[in-house]
Amino acid sequence: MATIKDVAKIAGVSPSTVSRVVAGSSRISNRTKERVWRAMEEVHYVPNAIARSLARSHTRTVGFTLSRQADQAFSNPFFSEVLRGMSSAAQTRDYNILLSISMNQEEEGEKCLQLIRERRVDGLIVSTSRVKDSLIPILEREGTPFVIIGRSAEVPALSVNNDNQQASYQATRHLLDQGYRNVAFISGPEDLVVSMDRLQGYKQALLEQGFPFREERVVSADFSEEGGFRALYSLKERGVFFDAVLAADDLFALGTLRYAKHFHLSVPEELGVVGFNDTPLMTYTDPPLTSVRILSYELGREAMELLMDRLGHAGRQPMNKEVVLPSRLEVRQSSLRRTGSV
Amino acid sequence: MATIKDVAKIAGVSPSTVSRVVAGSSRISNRTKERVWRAMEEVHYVPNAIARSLARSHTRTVGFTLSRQADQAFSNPFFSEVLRGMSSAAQTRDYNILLSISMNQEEEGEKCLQLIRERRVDGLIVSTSRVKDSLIPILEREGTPFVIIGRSAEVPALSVNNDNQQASYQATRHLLDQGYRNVAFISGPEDLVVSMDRLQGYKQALLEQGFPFREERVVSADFSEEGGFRALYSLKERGVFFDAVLAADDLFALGTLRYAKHFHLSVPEELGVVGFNDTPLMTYTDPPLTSVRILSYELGREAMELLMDRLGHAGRQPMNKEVVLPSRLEVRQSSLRRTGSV
DNA sequence: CTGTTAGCGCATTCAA
DNA sequence: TTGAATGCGCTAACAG
Repeated sequence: MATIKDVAKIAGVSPSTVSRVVAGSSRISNRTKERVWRAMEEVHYVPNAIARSLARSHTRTVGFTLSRQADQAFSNPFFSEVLRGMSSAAQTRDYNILLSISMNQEEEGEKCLQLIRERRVDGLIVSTSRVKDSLIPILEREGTPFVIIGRSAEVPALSVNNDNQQASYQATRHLLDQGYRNVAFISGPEDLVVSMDRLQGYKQALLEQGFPFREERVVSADFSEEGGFRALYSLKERGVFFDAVLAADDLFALGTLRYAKHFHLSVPEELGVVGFNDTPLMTYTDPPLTSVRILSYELGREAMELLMDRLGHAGRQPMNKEVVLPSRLEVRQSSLRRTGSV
Repeated sequence: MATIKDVAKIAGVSPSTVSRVVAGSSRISNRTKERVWRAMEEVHYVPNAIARSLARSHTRTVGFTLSRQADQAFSNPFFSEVLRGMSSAAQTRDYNILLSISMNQEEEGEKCLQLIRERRVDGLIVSTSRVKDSLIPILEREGTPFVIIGRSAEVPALSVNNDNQQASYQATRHLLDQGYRNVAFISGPEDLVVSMDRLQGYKQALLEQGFPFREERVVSADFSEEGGFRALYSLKERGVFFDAVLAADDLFALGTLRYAKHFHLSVPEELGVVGFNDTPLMTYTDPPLTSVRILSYELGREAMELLMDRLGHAGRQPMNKEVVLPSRLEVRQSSLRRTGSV
């Protein structure tokens, strides 16, 4: 591998001059610029990113950590899309992504700190947004530039989130508009901020439309089809009636569909179903599933942009921007009740 | 951030001594070891990975590149699982993963070269296995340590693959055993090695069982549900009869199911269906889909192991191991014809 | 067992 | 506009 010295020798200049033309310094005569370019070509010179990182004391790489357990993670392509978005944004500004997938929150936290302390990355994108997240305060204290995908329930911080409450509100209203009067809500794990927010929207819609909010119609489960099925089953056992289900994840919706089939309930006539995430494959359920479409790709892209912006302003105060991305209800058959009026 | 010098000063030793105890050198007196440990604690010393990389001239990070267009990519969790496997293996040996997702093959190639030439990574894991892949020879020529997920059709190289041909063979035999006599094959894009292999297995099974291989029963399509549907539709239009479909991807199988419904063909009675990948959500199709289960997680893990092994033996000859992982046919209802015997 | 010295490849300050 | 010198933080060869 050719180094800056080799180029310097060939071009007949000093290494620092080469460094300058590589950096695009303006105070270099065109003649030597030319000579250096030529020499660089000749030896196929490519700057060593590691050496550069050491000298400049930043790496131009961003860490993205993820713990799997807690998330619906890879049953739906959410994080894949987030990654795509991140990668795409990174490309445009010549940043790199260091990825780490852990088994649990704890490992993830350790990995974050390691990446930062070893100075492997300039900043982090994290996706842990539990209600009492232990990681966020630590990162804050260490002065680490980071952005959250989701949002922090406690400390203000840079974050990119989808409007869970609003989305949930819309979805619930949609069910109400379709004439369903007893909407059950299958929530994800309760300590997730996202669960809180979605519950909130559900509640708001009910109240605002003059319907009572009943605790007993809310069940929380771990993200899985089975979890969804069981949630409803437990409702039934407890004698709680419902004619529609708002599922905080498409997997729950899938479980709901199975539940309906199991008990010979016709969807959407006897049971309306709305899911969350609009997982691509879900278009092919029977009947096609109404679901809240999340802009996962954009979530990743925005998060990366935000972080890169933040990294650009090394000296200044850390900003506390919270960007919220809209989601949209994709209405399909599972929630379209053919009411009398039609 | 504390450096090795700070530690040295506090411990009253030279920087190189500190470096040695960090590296776990044996030829250090326990007494100074103790002193150094203590000093490290005191200032919360963490070695700077960048400086270390520069000095040792390797980074302990592996690049993983991916171009999306060509792959079924994120409609199924294949690559997510691969990533998990890679990450898990990397953790155990303290390696890191640099991720890059490109829009197309060309960009991916450039990114690979960039990562290597900038010396950001020690090696690469690539997932492009087209029949005439332009990237592989280049990496080979540059002397880059790399492993392929899939396999190289031309040059021998380190690779981890699933036994596509065998899997396809089994799947076809299964359909034959169930009494289907006219098995159509929906293949992925023809320039993919994986397509070749799966076609081969299909062919082999037919021939071996004494059935003719008919070109006209093979259609190739881009990975999508629609592609699958259209493929069969075109078969029908051309007057090609089939009573079973081997789909080289679950998305095709999904399209097949829609096709069956559209033309009122009962599955599995009038049309047997087998897919590839065993996408989790596919368990919930109606009827549940028989599919070839791919060990994606293990694929990623093995690839990473292989590469790390390769990187360990810097001096020696590059190995040319090709590990093949077994897959298993998950038989469900979509291919279980209730034949007379039952 | 430990310290000294000399890099790793590049950026940057200070002179010229 | 350019070069020389110094440092980024750590490793490793060579002495002792």
